Amino acid sequence: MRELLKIFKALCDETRLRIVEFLLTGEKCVCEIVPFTKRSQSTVSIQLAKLESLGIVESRRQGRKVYYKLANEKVRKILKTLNKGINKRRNKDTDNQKI
Amino acid sequence: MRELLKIFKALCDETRLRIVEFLLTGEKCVCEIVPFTKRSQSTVSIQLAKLESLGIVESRRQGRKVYYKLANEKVRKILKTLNKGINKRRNKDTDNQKI
DNA sequence: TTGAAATATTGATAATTGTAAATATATAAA
DNA sequence: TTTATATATTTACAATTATCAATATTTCAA
Repeated sequence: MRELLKIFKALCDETRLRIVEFLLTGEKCVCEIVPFTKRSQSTVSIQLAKLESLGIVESRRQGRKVYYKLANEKVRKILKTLNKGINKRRNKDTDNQKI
Repeated sequence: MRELLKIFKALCDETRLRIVEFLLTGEKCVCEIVPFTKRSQSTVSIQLAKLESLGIVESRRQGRKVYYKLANEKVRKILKTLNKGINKRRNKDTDNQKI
């Protein structure tokens, strides 16, 4: 499968999109990702495996914990590009609102 | 559903991605899109309807033909952004190669 | 008004998907 | 070595999906 399609397949699910957005802020362990996504631990584990197989994230184990981080610059670029669009519309009044 | 997710859901299928990429080059009628995608007419029609319902394309009828065009600037931006990445690696020798 | 062309809709089907509970595995701590 | 913690895998299932053939609809031309 070509990379472009892999990227969109990775991001076309709410759970996976939220995981990737979370990882934009840095490397996280599964035990942080699970509560953030509000999905069961098994679901998150499966979706992380899917993201990894698509080349979007990579993982490392440290003790009992497994840390995941973004491993695809294009994905970072896409989400950054889109956030720029949001920032354009922002100003002092709206700057502290939730997106 | 939030717009970001709509965009990724629109582009996560090979047929729809090819349609959208084709529409980057301008407005096209269904009778042009069908042979380009190498899918049946009914399949293409259904995927176009899906793209339209997701706000990615819009259509207009002219006589018996229906023309579709891209209607989402973020989608254009994303695909353009990714192509820039490809262009970075190009030079005079490779400039006329197919991507 | 009849027929042809372009597109949309319907119906059927096979395949894929996302989910969670239960279980398994791996690692560290007691 | 036993226990607790963190994560992965398995199992089962309901829902969604993409596809095409067949049919319906719309529009134009004869």
